[in-house]
Amino acid sequence: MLGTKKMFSIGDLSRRTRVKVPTIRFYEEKGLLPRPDRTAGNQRRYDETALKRLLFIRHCRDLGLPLADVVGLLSLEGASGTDLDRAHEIAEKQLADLRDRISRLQSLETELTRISKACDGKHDHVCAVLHAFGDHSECKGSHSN
Amino acid sequence: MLGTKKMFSIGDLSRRTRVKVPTIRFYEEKGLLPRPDRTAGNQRRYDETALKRLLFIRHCRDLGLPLADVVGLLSLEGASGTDLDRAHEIAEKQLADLRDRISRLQSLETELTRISKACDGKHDHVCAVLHAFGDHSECKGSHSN
DNA sequence: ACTTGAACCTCTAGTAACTAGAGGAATTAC
DNA sequence: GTAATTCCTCTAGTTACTAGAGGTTCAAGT
Ligand SMILES: [Zn+2]
Ligand SMILES: [Zn+2]
Ligand SMILES: [Zn+2]
Ligand SMILES: [Zn+2]
Repeated sequence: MLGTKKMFSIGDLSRRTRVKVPTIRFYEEKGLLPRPDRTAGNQRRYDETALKRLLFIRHCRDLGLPLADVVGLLSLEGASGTDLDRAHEIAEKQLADLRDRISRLQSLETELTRISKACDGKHDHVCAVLHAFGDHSECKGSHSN
Repeated sequence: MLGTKKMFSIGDLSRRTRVKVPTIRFYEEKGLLPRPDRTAGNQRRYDETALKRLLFIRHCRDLGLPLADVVGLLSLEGASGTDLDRAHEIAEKQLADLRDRISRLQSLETELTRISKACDGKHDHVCAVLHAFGDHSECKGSHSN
């Protein structure tokens, strides 16, 4: 039993991680996953390490991290001391980003709610919703960018 | 003074709408703006109608509408009767979409807040933040997709 | 009229993070 | 042995722009 690790095909890995097959190849190309061993027929075969790494990536993505930050976190594997502060930075940045996006979407929600309710639905001549889409003067906030 | 409308260069239009010059060309290519008249030297010259149309597009984009929906709204210019219901549909859809995104971002915020606070910052050996990024088992919700 | 500098032109390629499809080879199950 | 499934590479498409190269036109000043 020496050297006989469990090996997975790309499809196995996909099922276990719910990451689609082309996405796994994409991650390899982008350097997030190391190039795996191949069979004699050139098909990829992965081990447990790759599985764990892909699960890590998947979870980070689910948390909304951009791939660049996932790369940053992956590079901290085995790090110690102040190098690990980088993980905190990434988390804080993502959190700040998230809060910013939420508050922006909330002001959009305010505006769209108003716009949606602007029209009585009697479309004799014009639609107040359509008009409101083009008219910023009734908006409360600036909601640009 | 017959036929002498005020005309704008693409730069003028850009300044008045705060839409960048390459973006204006892009909108033209995508059919959101009609091809304008040109000078003898092939430069674009716009009129008030184009200005208004671009302001409309800009505001819709600021409200988060995808270009496809902006196209849909633009096509309602001059429409009447039940055709205008389409504007309501677009508004409702965008609102639903927005609310969905907000609630998703909010659950991400919950998880990231927890993850951020997981580590005491003493990085003797490991970082709990780094660990938490890879571990879904501590998460409250599913937060996938 | 001439010159200069800003603004304009087209075209290509790059961004983020995949996804889809073509055309063909390998693997697995029966 | 053969058929179904999975795999391979490569290209291109998605969204909504943005950046740059290389060249032309316009507007203002002299
Ligand atoms: Zn209406
Ligand atoms: Zn507005
Ligand atoms: Zn830490
Ligand atoms: Zn999780």
